Amino acid sequence: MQVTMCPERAIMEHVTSKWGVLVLQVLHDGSSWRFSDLRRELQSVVSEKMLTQTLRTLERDGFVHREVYPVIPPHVEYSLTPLGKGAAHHLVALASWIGEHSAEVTESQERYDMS
Amino acid sequence: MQVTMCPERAIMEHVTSKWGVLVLQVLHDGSSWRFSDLRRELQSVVSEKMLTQTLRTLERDGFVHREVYPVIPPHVEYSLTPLGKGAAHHLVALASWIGEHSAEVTESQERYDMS
DNA sequence: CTGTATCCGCCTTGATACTG
DNA sequence: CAGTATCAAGGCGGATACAG
Repeated sequence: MQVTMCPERAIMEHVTSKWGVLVLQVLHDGSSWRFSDLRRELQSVVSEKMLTQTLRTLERDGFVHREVYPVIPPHVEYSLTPLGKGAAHHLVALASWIGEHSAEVTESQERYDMS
Repeated sequence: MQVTMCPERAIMEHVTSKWGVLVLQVLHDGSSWRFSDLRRELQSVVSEKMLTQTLRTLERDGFVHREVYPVIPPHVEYSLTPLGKGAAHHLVALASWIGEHSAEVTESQERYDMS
């Protein structure tokens, strides 16, 4: 495996970043989200700064489309590009697999903590 | 989406952690790896401490099996459990997708940095 | 509303030394 | 060989203020 900091690993770190994972999952429903709606959906566990930073990185990678409506007050919508849908698809598959197996993991953790 | 710190999100963060991603990918070949061989494979980009920490977390979650041979000098082998293979499978799928699309991402980045 | 800029605390990470 | 312990440093992330 190529493990030095190659482009692939950098991209992987963007996609699997703490907030990137959540953003991609939310956007995966296919619709557009306003900045503040995204924040609300993430129940404010993410700060504005980190949400912005995450969205910028994903936009730069071509995963997220940022549509700005030049009105006052500002109106910006985020959605997945076709490329982003591909990445999000795998992430959602992983998340769903975890959902199906979280009980096994929790049991394993309890067994581990016991001994 | 459930976004408060639920078990699922914690598990996701273990799996998608910086070193967890790499370790699961390496172990995905199905064989057992000794501690120092893992370090070598990761070309020493990971410190002993973080590798240990990562392996402990994955072992606790039931993804990694740790086999200790009580000999001197110590001999320990790490491998994936059936559960771990399931998780690693999705991770490898994502990594492979990224490999196939990294050129598109790089182009997007260059376009973004241009403007 | 959608950000950017700044400051700052703290946690993760890494380096080093040491142990069984 | 396979770790653990300790400590230092940097960056991540949060809070706040403010701009367009």
